[in-house]
Amino acid sequence: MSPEYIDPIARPDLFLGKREQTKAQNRQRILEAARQVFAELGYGATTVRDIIRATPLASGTFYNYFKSKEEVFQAIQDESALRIRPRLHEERAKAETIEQFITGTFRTFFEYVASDQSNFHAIRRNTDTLRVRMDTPEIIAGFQELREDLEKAIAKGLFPPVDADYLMAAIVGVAFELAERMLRRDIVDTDAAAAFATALFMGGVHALPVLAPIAPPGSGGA
Amino acid sequence: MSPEYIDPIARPDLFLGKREQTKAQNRQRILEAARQVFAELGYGATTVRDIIRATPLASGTFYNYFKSKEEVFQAIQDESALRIRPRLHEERAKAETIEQFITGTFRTFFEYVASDQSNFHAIRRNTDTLRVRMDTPEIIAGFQELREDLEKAIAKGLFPPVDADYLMAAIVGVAFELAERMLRRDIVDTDAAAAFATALFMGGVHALPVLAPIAPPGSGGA
DNA sequence: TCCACGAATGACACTGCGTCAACTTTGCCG
DNA sequence: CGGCAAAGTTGACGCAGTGTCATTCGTGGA
Repeated sequence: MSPEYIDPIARPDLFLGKREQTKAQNRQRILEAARQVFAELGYGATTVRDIIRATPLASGTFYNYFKSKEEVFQAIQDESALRIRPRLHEERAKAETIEQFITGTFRTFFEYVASDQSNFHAIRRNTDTLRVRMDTPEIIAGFQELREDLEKAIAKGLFPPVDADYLMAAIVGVAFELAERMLRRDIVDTDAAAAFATALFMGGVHALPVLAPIAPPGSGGA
Repeated sequence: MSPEYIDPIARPDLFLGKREQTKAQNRQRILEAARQVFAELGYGATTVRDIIRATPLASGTFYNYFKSKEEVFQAIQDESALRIRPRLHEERAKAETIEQFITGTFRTFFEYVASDQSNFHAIRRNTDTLRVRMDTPEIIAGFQELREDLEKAIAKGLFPPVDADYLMAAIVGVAFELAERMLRRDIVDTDAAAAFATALFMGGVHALPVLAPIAPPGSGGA
């Protein structure tokens, strides 16, 4: 048998020691169990023990990987943020008009949210009426990046010289709140949500998409 | 001594039985203690026992008044919502233009938030990076009322016939997120925040207040 | 083959939870 | 005023979750 080239990225198990493999596997097991339990019980109601029980591991093992349920939650959040942040940044970097900047941001965000319901729902939907949002380092960095992108766009003359901090906050607020409503609707229409948000930022209330005078129930209304 | 008229509202202690008085007092004691403890430790980190300890009462007594810390939190929130909701509604009811509707809403909200920092801070600022928002019945009713006011305004021809649900969500998102940023600034300028939000909704990004080209540090920039 | 070290285990001491039987206070009646 | 029923308060208790750590296990190097 001649030795063939094997991609170490595709088959890490052949190159990592058994120890490393188990460690990576355990971490994933915990995160996966946590996602399930958070989704089922809500963040507030789940205990570290609930997560452990959803796992074949012993309680002590959990603490080899995470200090608390907060840390698990943060890891889950960071995973999401890490996935979406580059896409958002790229979208905005290549924008040549305000509209492209805004629409690229909202479209990308809403599409991600819709594709990631397991995470996003588990994250924002919580027991009863209690909603939890964790601004992890990665997420804060994402906000910061939006602000910097806005400042760059202002410097380029793309945007008028407005308060970038407040504008960032407004974009974040609309993005999260609209995402919430969007997910609650029967048909999740990311385009409609993105169109709404973009129109608002481009021209205010007067520019928003207009609904049909008497909309039949369930009409998209974009 | 001739019997004099005494206003029962001003001196409820003279008209309520001792039982009723103690009950009202205990409830207030618990809420006050909870406000302090939430502010100090953050919502996530405080325990029912922490609240009880900040009170002269026994643990069993706490449970005569509230089922859990969630319920205490909800009561605190509802108190706030109950105070601000009529003001917001009134402001919008008397609006004769879109601008009055929007600016009245934001101005009232930001002014309330600034005046109520003890509550609002304790509520939104939490341990580490974990932020908690509880949509209590009273708060949800407030959102609903905003949506209805929007629909009424649309019916009156004040607003174009847009998606009232999304517009409500956008207003709520901007209000909460801007409030957060506003409170973090050195000088809390409710007018500037309201002006920013109003301009955004009236004309989008292009209508936002423009900052001085090279702003000296600390300039309000409204 | 052996053994040293890192990782997994689960029993343990501790803290918070919500309950409830015993006690205290209030308001009412004769 | 004394006595009593109902309402409210108390804190000890059983139970569940927390994080730790001495012990055990298994991998990987010699």
